[in-house]
Amino acid sequence: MDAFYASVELRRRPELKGKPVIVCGSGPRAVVTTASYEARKLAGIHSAMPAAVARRRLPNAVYLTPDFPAYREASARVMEVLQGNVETVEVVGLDEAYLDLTGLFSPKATMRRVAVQIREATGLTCSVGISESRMLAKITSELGKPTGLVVLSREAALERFAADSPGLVPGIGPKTLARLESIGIRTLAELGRHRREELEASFGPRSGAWLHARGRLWDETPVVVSHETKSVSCETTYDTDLNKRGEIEAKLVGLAEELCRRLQKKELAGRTIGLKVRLDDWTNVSRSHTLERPTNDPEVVVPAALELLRAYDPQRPVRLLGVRVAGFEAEAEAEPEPTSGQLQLGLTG
DNA sequence: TCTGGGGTCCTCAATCCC
DNA sequence: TCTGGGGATTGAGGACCC
Repeated sequence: MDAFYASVELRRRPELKGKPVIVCGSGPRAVVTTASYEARKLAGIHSAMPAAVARRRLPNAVYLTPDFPAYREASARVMEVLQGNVETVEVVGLDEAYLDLTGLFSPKATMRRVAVQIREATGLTCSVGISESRMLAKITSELGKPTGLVVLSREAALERFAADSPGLVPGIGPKTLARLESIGIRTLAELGRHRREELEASFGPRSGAWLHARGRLWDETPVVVSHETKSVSCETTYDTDLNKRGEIEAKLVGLAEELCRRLQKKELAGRTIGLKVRLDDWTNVSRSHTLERPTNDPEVVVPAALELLRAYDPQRPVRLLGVRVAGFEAEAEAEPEPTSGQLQLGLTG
């Protein structure tokens, strides 16, 4: 979906049309969640940018705090349209989905129709990329943003992106780019030409093989309809750092209780309790402990989290606290069903 | 007035057990 | 009895994505 949160806001506030709209939290440490295309063009505002920076660059933009219930509602209507048209739909977050179009007579015509239906049902626009794999569909969908529909073969993509940064591949971020550069790889074509053994030596067998495949834009990741939840967490960055032990512990208790409420609502119980602490100097520390039996009971999770905190005993002001539960019991039903096929589509935002 | 929150997956090391 | 390989599990840390 195109600038999804901002577009949902514009839909109910038509008077803001044409103005730069920025959705972000209100606190001193908030970051930008979504910027409308006007805001992106005017001042290079992008998501994950500190809201303070955005406000400095674009003081006259319209700043809105996120309304997640509204976004979830809009998202559900979008996904309904997709599921009404295509059997295999993999939902990724609120504003992105992959559709397996294998076997359709005309994928392009189908997706034109889907885009029209989404606009009719929600008033929102999307961008569509059609290609031979999940990864290529995503890359392709970026080409048409906003509102575009682009079809691109792997062969055409190899040619088109040969001189581009390997960073265009989803999963290759700044850290990996720097490591690639350190061994002389600056373009996708260079990555594609690199010997697999050498990549495996530098990045380990799994990541090396993965990079080797991506360098040739090769991807066999299936489109899966459902994802099994692996962990649930609850974390908060505080407007001002926490210094006092008692205060830190009280916050942690609150987080653990909130986490248990969410787990109970989802009917999940896990064996591994995790603590996350971010200090004022941005060091991240995590500690975890695995229990004998799965739990979502605050009478168990709260003391476990407190024990992890006391054992770690932070020696600097605390910026963020988080609690996590993982290691859920495998559920007999509702296992994700991998699907096969090479013709796939990304609908992304 | 620098850097959110909710996730997934990977690596590496230690440990246990066969 | 000594030794080592290898799988499974746990725990810490980090990269990346929406």
